[in-house]
Amino acid sequence: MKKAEDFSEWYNEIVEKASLTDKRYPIKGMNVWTPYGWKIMQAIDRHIREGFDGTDHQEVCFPLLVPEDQFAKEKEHIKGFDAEVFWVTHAGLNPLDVRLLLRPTSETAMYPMFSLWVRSHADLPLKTYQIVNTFRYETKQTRAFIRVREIHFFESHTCHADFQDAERQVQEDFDILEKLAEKWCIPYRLLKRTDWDKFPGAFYTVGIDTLLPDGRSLQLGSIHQYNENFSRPYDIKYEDDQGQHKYVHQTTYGMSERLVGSIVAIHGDDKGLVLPPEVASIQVVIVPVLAKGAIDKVTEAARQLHKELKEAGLRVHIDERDVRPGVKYYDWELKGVPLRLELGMRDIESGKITLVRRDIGAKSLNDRSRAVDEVKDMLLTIAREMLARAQKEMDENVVTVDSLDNLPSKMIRTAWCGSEECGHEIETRADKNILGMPIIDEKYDGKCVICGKPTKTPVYLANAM
RNA sequence: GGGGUAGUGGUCUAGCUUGGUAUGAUCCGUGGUUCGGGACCACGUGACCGUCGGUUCAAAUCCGACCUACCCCA
Repeated sequence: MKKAEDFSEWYNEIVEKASLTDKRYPIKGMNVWTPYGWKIMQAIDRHIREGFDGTDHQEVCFPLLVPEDQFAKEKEHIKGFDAEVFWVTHAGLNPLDVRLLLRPTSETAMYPMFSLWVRSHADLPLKTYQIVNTFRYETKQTRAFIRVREIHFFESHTCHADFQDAERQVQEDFDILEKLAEKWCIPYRLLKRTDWDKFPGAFYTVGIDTLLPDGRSLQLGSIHQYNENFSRPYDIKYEDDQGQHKYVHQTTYGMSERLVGSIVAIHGDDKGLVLPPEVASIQVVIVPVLAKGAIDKVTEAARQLHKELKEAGLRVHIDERDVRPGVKYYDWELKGVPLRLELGMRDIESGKITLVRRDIGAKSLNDRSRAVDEVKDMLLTIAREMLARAQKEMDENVVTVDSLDNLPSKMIRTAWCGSEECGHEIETRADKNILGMPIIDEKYDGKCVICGKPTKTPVYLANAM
């Protein structure tokens, strides 16, 4: 299990060994969420709910099926998804008059309803989100959490009175993301996609891209400004305070179980997963180290400690399996538990506890009397350092170049004049995808690597996962 | 989109060339000795060999299709 040697194989192995998912379900790209993986996903969902509830979004839940005629309303949108939708064509033995499709994303399910819900400016902004499964018939190689056919999906959909208010929503989305990514210890770049790569039907798309250890980029989600592109075909209109009927301006924000994949990929090491404390379903595991003649004493002390930490609000587990301590150490390291607490006679007699950090492996002796505070402090330190390390690694793997010769397999930052012609030329010559231009201003001065025209904005390229 | 390799107890695997219903390990279960980095002993459970069809007296083994996994190229 060497991450540096063969990232792809390492990833597959670790996902299976840490029991995050069971890939044996007999449909390609549809895996079973097993308890340990599902808890991680749910922790992420919980963070997302907190983030969006806290900014006045309302959680909704729309039906899975969309009638074909509704799906067909926005031309670009269908073109983008046509090739990968699953169809429901029969009800029992009879063919359906109007075929139904499994949502690949929920615009076409939600917007006919939005058209009924939005009537006046007082109904705006309408800010909703849902966490549901969506379906896309992926033809490429599938991969747990990263490329699947049934996607555990978060999507927010908002309606606004005008373009400016929708732009404010996009900014709020960036703010929400920043706080979430901090919990997940995930570094990322916000990159505005090219016109030919934006979400089907969008006015513009901002990709949320992170970088995997093999140098490929992974899109974690995207934020879209729709302008009136959907409100016109779906007839989502409101009456303003002057009595004028206007189309709403919409935004969406999507993220998926890829977040789990990125946490595995970015933080994991040769020993297994390394979970950020906020994501870990078990933050501290207590391993009692028994010895002949002291079994009851150690067990009792460990249980007391367990109770204390639990009451302090920590997610703590005591491992009382009848196996040797070494087995437990390996096991919990594989599972990525951020902190291990060892307790044996040696500790008990000296009034100490032994804490071992999963991220860097450091072992320390701490006072038993300060157990709760020590553990809490250490979890905070772990989270802070995990983010800092990941951030540093990403920064180091973004290289700025002024020619497309001999590009390393990293994220590339270079100059592009912005014309479509030069853009395609760059993608061909670099053998990478243009991810886009940064949303956050970067000091930059360069000349388009194709035509030489000066530019003040860099462009990012990578081989996308 | 094109090409290739593979599928045998939960997991890994032998057997396939030269057809005769399957090897070993691990996991799991029970009992015991152990316990500060993957312990050991004893006994035990578990696969009609991916699916469907064909050839044959007989198929894990030969043939075809499909499904799934993985690799390479666009």
